[in-house]
Amino acid sequence: MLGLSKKSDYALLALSYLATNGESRTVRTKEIAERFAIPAELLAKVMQRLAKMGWLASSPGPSGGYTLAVSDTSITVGDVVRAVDGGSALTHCMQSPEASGCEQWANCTIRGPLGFVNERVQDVLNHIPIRDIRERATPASAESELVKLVARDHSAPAAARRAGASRSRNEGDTP
Amino acid sequence: MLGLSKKSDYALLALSYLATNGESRTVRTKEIAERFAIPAELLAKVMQRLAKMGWLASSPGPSGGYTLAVSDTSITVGDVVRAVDGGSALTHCMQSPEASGCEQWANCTIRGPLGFVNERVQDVLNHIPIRDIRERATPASAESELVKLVARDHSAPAAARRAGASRSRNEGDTP
DNA sequence: CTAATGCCGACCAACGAGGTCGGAGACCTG
DNA sequence: CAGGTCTCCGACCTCGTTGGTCGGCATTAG
Ligand code: FES
Ligand code: FES
Repeated sequence: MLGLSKKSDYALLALSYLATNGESRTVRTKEIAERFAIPAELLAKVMQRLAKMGWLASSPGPSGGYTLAVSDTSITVGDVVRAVDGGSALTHCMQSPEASGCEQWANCTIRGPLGFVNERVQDVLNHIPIRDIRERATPASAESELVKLVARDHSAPAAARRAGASRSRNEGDTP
Repeated sequence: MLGLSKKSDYALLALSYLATNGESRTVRTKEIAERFAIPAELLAKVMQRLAKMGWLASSPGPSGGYTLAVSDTSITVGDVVRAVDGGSALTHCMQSPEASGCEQWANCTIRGPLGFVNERVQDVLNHIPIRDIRERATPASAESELVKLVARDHSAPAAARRAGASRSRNEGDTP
């Protein structure tokens, strides 16, 4: 349905909460869960994945919890979605270079243009750090960031994911 | 997973095929289905929805089929996704004004910023007409600012392609 | 030690996507 | 004009993924 899953939603929620309210304090999962009225166990699972990704520091035991381990500007919603939701591509074909298994690959005529659209969407997602996902104040900051994104050229950080649609010239591909 | 469904994929495929190869000819569903190796019945359902939306004209009986009923620049991929896939919002909360039923509405702190992100994504999708979803990315029209955005990143191949892509029909497409 | 917290795996339910079926109407053949 | 066949059309069903739950184990403050 072209919508990110609830897990991504919860992850964004928790990360924004940690970035706002967890300066150097350990925040328990239950606290976040009760704060946002979401199932605690599911959020726990999401938190685990975030911790495994290296973005959260965990401390077990009583008075334990999670702490944001990285800067709130180094993670973007694209990263979060990709980590917690497993990929963030418009179609399965352009998820990985050629591990698609898409039967329409040979005949597909929309792969190229759709790849461009996908790249645009990914760019939008990859340029919103979680710092901008906050209370819904900060309209100036977020807006300026996005305006810069839309209006100006973006250079390096988008080179991470290399869209496999680079060469669309070959007629006879080798499966 | 933040991916459009296969139905949307098929719809885009069929629409691009109709816009390219169905100038004023009735094209059968089976033709498109065999052309792209997709299940005919499922594509039939997609076609029905497209027809119901007013974008295709249907004629039953032998030598019947579908014809593109509107200009190929008046439908965007956003419209297609929204019609065939049922909404194209990042979260269910921002699908309709208040028919969300999202329990986190009261406490959600990311609704505002995420709405902005959603708007960006929708903008991307709403500015790509199906005319631009064709054999290759040849934004000959170059009317919308988004097409310019798309063309910027890959400006060299696009410019090279644009030289001889003014009115070229399908070339070398007979498997 | 005990209690509270994170960590991990398996498990289940529900919804939607993907796929399939038989029917109704219109063209073509004779 | 009647039958056959080809096409759309709508309802139906199956299956995979997502969302959600449970119990058990390791770890650490008090
Ligand atoms: S649909 Fe998979 S390659 Fe186009
Ligand atoms: S998650 Fe529904 S309003 Fe934010």
